[in-house]
Amino acid sequence: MPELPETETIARVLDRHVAGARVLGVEVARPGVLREADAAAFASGVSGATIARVWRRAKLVVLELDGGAKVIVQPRFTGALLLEGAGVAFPEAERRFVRLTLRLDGGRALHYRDIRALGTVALMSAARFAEYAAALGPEPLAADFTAAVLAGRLAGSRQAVKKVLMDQRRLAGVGNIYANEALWQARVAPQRPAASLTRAEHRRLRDALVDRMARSVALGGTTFENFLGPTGETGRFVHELRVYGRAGQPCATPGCGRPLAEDRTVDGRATVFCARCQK
DNA sequence: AGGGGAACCCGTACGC
DNA sequence: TGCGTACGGGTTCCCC
Repeated sequence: MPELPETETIARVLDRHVAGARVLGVEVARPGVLREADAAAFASGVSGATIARVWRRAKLVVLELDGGAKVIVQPRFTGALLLEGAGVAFPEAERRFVRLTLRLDGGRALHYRDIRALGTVALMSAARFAEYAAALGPEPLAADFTAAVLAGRLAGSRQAVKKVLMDQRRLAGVGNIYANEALWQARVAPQRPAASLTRAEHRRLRDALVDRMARSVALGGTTFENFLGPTGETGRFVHELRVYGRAGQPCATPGCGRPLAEDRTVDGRATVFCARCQK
């Protein structure tokens, strides 16, 4: 489930491998994954272009083409960008889930693999992407993401703080895994109204978000089920998960050990927390 | 504007 | 063993 750290991992690895590569052709096996362009418009807009660089915004992989147009990949749950050729072996079991392929120079290919095919690939002009990105919230790993910025994003909402953290218009890149992990580390109950947090809690939550996501980026993200980096790497942050996927196991706070609770009262999503440590 | 719900998709788990 | 069904999960869009 690529959230900010997994998407950042994808973008970094891809940038290292395909910045400067020329797209020789495009194969669209599943037109349904495309957004903002049909298969013909996508192929004609991308074929012949050079990939200038690859970067991340929110949970989006941005393949920036020379000329300014951008291929925007939103992997959702089971999407991945997998390289093949020039010494990179493609995992053959994934072949049947390839939905779109960019043929690159040097005999290489960049495949969009998506098992459930709920992820999307869009072709946007520079202006269209600027408009789209402007609606997204601030980047939590940016140097100017302070406790005061977080407080501003949470202000005025009676919604559960966890739901607001995951709202991409409020804050970019946070999904279910890192919302659960950061709230536990900050000792804030996920069900609390967003506007009810104190200044001390804003500081703790800001620090926890930055700490957990930066640590995960350093470890190549979290592989829970289907996440793979572009050359098949799995994310090692999975070993640092303290609440996500651990309902019923003891809370890791020293001296606590209370079984972690799970409910779906926040936006119908699996929420795991310690009813003793998180207030 | 804010909030609620449906649609998108298919592997996996589970019941019979 | 095989078939049918429920489920999950982020984002978008539609409606109230």
